[in-house]
Amino acid sequence: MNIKEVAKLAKVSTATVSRTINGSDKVTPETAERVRRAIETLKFYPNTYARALGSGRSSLYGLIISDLTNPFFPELVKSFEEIAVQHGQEVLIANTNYDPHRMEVCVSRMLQRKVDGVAIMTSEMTEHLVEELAVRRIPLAFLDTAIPQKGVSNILVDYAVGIDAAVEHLTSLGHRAISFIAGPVSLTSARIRKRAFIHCLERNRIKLDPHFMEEGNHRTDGGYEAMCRLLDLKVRPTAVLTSNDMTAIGAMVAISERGLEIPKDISIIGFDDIELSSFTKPPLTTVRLSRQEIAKMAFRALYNTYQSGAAKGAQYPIETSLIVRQSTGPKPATKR
Amino acid sequence: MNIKEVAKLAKVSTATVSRTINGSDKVTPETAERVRRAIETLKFYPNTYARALGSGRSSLYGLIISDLTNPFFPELVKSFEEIAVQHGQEVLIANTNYDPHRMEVCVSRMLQRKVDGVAIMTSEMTEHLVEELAVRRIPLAFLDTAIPQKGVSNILVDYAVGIDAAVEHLTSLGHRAISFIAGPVSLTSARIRKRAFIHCLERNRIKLDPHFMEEGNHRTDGGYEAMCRLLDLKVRPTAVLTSNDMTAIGAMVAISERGLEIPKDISIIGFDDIELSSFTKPPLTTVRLSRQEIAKMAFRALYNTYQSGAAKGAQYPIETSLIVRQSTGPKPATKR
DNA sequence: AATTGTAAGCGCTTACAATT
DNA sequence: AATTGTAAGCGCTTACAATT
Repeated sequence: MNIKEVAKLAKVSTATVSRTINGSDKVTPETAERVRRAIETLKFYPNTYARALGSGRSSLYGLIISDLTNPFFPELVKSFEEIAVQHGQEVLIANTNYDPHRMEVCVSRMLQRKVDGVAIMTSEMTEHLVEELAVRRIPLAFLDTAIPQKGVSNILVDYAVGIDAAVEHLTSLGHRAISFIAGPVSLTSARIRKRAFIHCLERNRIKLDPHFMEEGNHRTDGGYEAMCRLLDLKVRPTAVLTSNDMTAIGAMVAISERGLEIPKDISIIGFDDIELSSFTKPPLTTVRLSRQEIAKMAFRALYNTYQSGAAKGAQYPIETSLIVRQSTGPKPATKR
Repeated sequence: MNIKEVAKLAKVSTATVSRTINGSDKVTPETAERVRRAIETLKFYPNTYARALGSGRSSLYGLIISDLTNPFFPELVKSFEEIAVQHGQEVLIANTNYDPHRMEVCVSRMLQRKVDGVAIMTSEMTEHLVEELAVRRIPLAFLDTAIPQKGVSNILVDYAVGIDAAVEHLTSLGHRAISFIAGPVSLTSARIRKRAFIHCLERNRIKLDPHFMEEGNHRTDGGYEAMCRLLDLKVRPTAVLTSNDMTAIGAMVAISERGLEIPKDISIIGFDDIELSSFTKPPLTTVRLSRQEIAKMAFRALYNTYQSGAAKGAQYPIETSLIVRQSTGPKPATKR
């Protein structure tokens, strides 16, 4: 089944069939209708590979992430794919597994499939691999880690807004002894979040007790253990911010186990707003970083750049915002 | 950059370059080496579309799932992709979002990309769409829902083994009052799990109190609410099996909130063994359904069928097994 | 017999030509 | 001027022919 048979049935040339499929305006409605009927009758699906070869565009975008089993990514991938399909594009997904070596394989896969753009939502990227893509004028979109330039866009997350709101929320509730459980220092995004928190305290002129800075691993067990250490302090924090929701969920378990109540005895705020966060007990107050928004921006960045012939990339800002649920409350009256 | 330039640099014909790339044995090692050096020098990446068009095989497999944000799927997708890439294939992922209508779009995407096979890991499949694929002799692999036939394989999960082990584990601990929190009846896989539980009790001659059959939604909130209803019963179960781990996690929250201890007061067992399960407090005893295993089998089914020229499909069995952690213990001594 | 080359073919797109 | 058709071209693969 190919375009020739459609052409024969519709009594037109293959060019006209092609034009109809691609929505060209130089086909009379009647001809187009005849072609469409032929396509319908024959259940014809145009061969993407021939199209790609003929036109030079693959209608495929690459999406490089760290690890699909990290709850941050599925929603991002799903949204990206949804938008892409709406625009008649497909998505090639690649996991780096946090391993810069695997990045090499990812890029090679992208190159072989001649992607029309790559969204790099991870930080395991080396200079020379970026070069390999840039040389071929493939539009690129990074998350937080790039400076916009020809063909290269950057999604810039404004962590400060959300973290500011979180800290302000806590101070307005009377909290001063605020702790932060960071993510693994090896993760760029975790380092950025931590830095944003420290800056925020400085701006708000709140003294940061070094004992209150803990480190987790962005998983529940890391959050649990870090929280245990905080609870063992002679002077405990009355509120805890965490680098992601999984950490907060682990911390909540530690708090309950000690027989303490959230938020009566201690307040806790997560980061990301994963789906699970509204289903914890109590529902988690958290800083939302919309994965849909990231996906939308990344796609738009690539799509725009591609359409305009690899013009110069841009900065795409994304806000973070505080979602107040029930894990935060007034600072406990009694000094503990 | 194309195969011609490589051929020129290596001083061979394009056919020889092609043969080298595809690992044909009719190229002398010296020639092959020369070609490889030329490829290296020119940083040549063969055009997948031209390859697909020339050879008639796309090296692409379709993977249809319900929803990437359902924690059951990411691990499956990741494993499937990993295996595929190891075999030099790519993966086209499509979400149905539990909507049979979107299945239509998924299938059309698969058809346009001329996939070499489709793994359908969801039950939103209609007869006529299967037909559309079957007519084109595209190998198919289903999860639980198909009868093997020409070109169609089925991954058959043996739920009974794991659920039997779970029930046996509980009875050996003295439990008789065993409850089950099912998934949504609309989900085929949830219905199968529930049925397996009922059969298992029958086989073990344990009376099933109809009040002990609850229904959740495969999310934590559903598990939480179902568990609340169970705790409100005059005669409570001493042990609870759930249709998936998220349900169990929700149920655990409900139990803790009532001031009850797991497993001292009540035992709980999940299903799936998602990553989170080892990080709950206490770690969750659960029935493992290996997503890696499913991915491996599905890929193998498609790969085998394709290689053997769409021969008849087969049944691929997958075991479930009980992972004992710390959420199960002896039946409480006192009658409550 | 083993290795290499020639050239047609895969199924589209699209510049240009032809037709109305 | 608007619509349609012709045919070359995209970059591979592979049957068959040619060469060693």
